[in-house]
Order: sequence, then C-alpha cells, then structure tokens
Amino acid sequence: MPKRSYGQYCGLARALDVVGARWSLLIVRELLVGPARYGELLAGLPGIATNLLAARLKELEEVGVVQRTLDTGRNGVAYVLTPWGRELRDTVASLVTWSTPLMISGPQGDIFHGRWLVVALDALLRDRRSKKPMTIGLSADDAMVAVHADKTGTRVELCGDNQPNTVFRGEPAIVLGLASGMLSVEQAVAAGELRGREADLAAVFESR
Amino acid sequence: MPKRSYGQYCGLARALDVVGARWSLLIVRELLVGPARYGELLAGLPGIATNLLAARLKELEEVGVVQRTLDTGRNGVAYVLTPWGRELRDTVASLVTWSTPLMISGPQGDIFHGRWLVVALDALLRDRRSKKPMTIGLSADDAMVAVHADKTGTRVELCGDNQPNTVFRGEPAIVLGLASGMLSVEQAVAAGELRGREADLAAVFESR
DNA sequence: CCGCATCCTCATGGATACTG
DNA sequence: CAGTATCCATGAGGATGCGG
Repeated sequence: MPKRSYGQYCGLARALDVVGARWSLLIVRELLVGPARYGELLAGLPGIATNLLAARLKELEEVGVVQRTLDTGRNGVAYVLTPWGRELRDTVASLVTWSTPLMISGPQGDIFHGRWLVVALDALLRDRRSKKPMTIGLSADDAMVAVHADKTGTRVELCGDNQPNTVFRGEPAIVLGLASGMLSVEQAVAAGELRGREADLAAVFESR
Repeated sequence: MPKRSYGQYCGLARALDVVGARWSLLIVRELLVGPARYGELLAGLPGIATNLLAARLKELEEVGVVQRTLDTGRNGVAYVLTPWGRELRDTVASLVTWSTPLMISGPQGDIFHGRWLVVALDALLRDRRSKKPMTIGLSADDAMVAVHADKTGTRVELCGDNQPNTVFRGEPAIVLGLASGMLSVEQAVAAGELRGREADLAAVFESR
C-alpha cells in the first residue's frame, strides 16, 4: 500500500497495491512460518532498514494482512497474519516454485536462513498431484540430503559431498524426518523439526 | 530485476528480484493475453512512464521472462513471454484470486480495460476443484451478467440492473458465450469472444 | 507515427543515529 | 527491545526530444 496506487480496476493491480511494495511479501514469508516479534522480523529479513520494517508493518496492518497481538509469555507485541494474509501462502508458493531456475545456481554469496526452508519446502512439496518428478537438496551440519519426489512417492538419500550444487549420489537414508506430506508449514513448526537446526541448514534447490 | 537484490538465498526473494519491481507483473499480465507491440503495452498500462516501460522490458528480456520477436504482418517488434515467463500465470492467478476482497467495492474511479478480464476470469474459473461457490459479475453494454459457479456446474444469468455491485437477480440466459471451462486464456483470445467488446465490459467481481 | 532516450522533479528506499 | 527521526541515494512519474 504505497500511496502510489496503480489506479486500475484489476485484481492483480489491486493486489500489488497492497503487497507489491518492496519487502512486503518477504515480511509475509516470515509470518507464514509463525508469529514473530519486531526484532525477530528484523533478524529474519537481513538488509531491511528498521524504519522500512516499521512502515510496512503499519501498512500491512491497516489493509488487514497483518495483525498486532499481545505476546503472552514474553511481554510485548507479536505480529501475526490475518486469515486473509495467510491466504498469501498460495502466492508465495507459486513464486517459490517459479523461482527454481534461479536457485539451482546455489547461494552465490547470498545470505541463507534455514527458517526460509519451511516456506520453500512447503511450496515444493505441497501439491504432489503435479506429477513432475523433482529433487530437493539440502545440507545440514556435515551431511547433504536429497529428497526425490515423484508419482511413486518420496525418497530421501544421504549424499557424500557437503557442497551445495553437487550431483547427488550415495545410499538411501531417512534424515531430518523429511517424509512425504509431513511438511505442511504448521506440521514442520509444530514438530520442531526445523526450529533447532535453522542455523545448520545451508541450501535448498530443485533440479528438474 | 532492480539492481537492488535482496541478497537472500530464498526462492521468494530471488523471484522478487526478477519480477518484484514496480510494473513488472503488470507487464506480464498484458503479455499473458497475447503478444503485444510497445504502443499496445503503453495503452494497456495506463499510468506507466514510457521510459519505465522501456527499462522494464529490457530487464525482463535480460532475465529471460520476455522475448522480442519480429511482428510479421505489421512490420516492427512484438514482445512475447518466454515459456518460463508464461509460467507466471500461476502467480498472477493466485494474486487475482487473493484480491477478490479488494474488488467487491467496485471500480471507485479506477481505470478499467476489458482486456484484463481475460486474465481475471482465467484465474477465477481455472481450478474448479476448489469447490468454493463463487459469483462473478460483469457488465457489457447495457446488460449485466452473473456467472454462478459451484460444484454442480456453472450457470449464467442476465441481471436487470446495469450498475456494478448490484445484487444479482433476473432470469437465466446465456450471454457472451461464457460457459464453464471455455475461458482458458488461449481459448478466449482465439474465440475472439472478448477482443471486440473490450471497451464495453465494465466490471468484474466475485462475492463469496 | 512508433519506439524509445533524455531531463528534471519528487516520492520512496536505505543507512545510521537516537529515544521512550 | 521496539520502534522514530534524520539524511542521503535511488528509482518512479511526467514532459519532451529525436531518429528511423
């Protein structure tokens, strides 16, 4: 909701009037993982200026995408997505899926947070009806894992090499509890599968 | 592809690095309907500055979303989406679907082009597996039409009132050739259903 | 005329300092 | 910790110029 509206009676244009501003969808990405404090958002959005985060949060709140809530337990406020805001999960997922050609080149010096895997894996694994076989690679600690998914199901393999972008090989194994269908955002967060290892995870990509 | 990259190894961030700039997705919207000349894009994107359109087209071409082609027939260049660019149809559709709460208030002075209906109707009617019943309203010339879609199928009704945002009523009729499943982008364009009446169509919205 | 390139102004974004 | 305030850099909007 930059003051700059496109002024077009078109769904796409109006949607972009609301979430098309720089950083807006990335804030939504952070909140798709779960409620977050201001400081956590700052940490999860490396590169954002603090005044911009404050401004975006205010805008997103005014238009009904984000809501400020009381953070019971720790005292203070936490930001949460409204039900309508949560529906942006589809949009975020489609962009993540679309971006795979941009991801296969590896990090290239870009910052990585394991937290982002929650959204990325959710997007890539969510609709297995699209039968396209895919391989998702990720490295955690000193191990590298490949998740192969096709119409026959999902297999997880341990790879010998730790470098991102490696050609996968190695013997099958079950690692990190990754299994077909378990990685809805809510499940992954609830299971705590990723929480503790966020700092260790290093790369995700899909080859197709 | 603003020079400003988010610098994050995250699918969403990299996607937004490519199509997150202002006007980029609206250009994609125009090209989803079909190839277009520079002047046609200018006309279809009211409010864009001509230098910005030129810049965006160059960026989108460099990253492989758009391609310049020879416009055989009329001599000159035409802009087309690459296969990868066409895959943004999913993203655009999800944003259009998400935007419906922003559309029910009506045009409110915003510009409207019937051409945009091709993308909007494609998005709203494309996946009838999501069984949510919906009503799409549109007015053409002096008639107002309601398309009701639910799990039982699609009905088209003619409404008595010409004003956008009217409560639908009236006797059933088939108007404009709107029928379930006929409105893939390609079909609508090929059938010329909308081409000739673009200037007449006035509103589309969904109530849910 | 179409397809841009240039120039100028101002809104928006980015970095950092500061405050309740 | 959770933001504001400030200042500078950058990108958008609008008018206009210009070559093919």
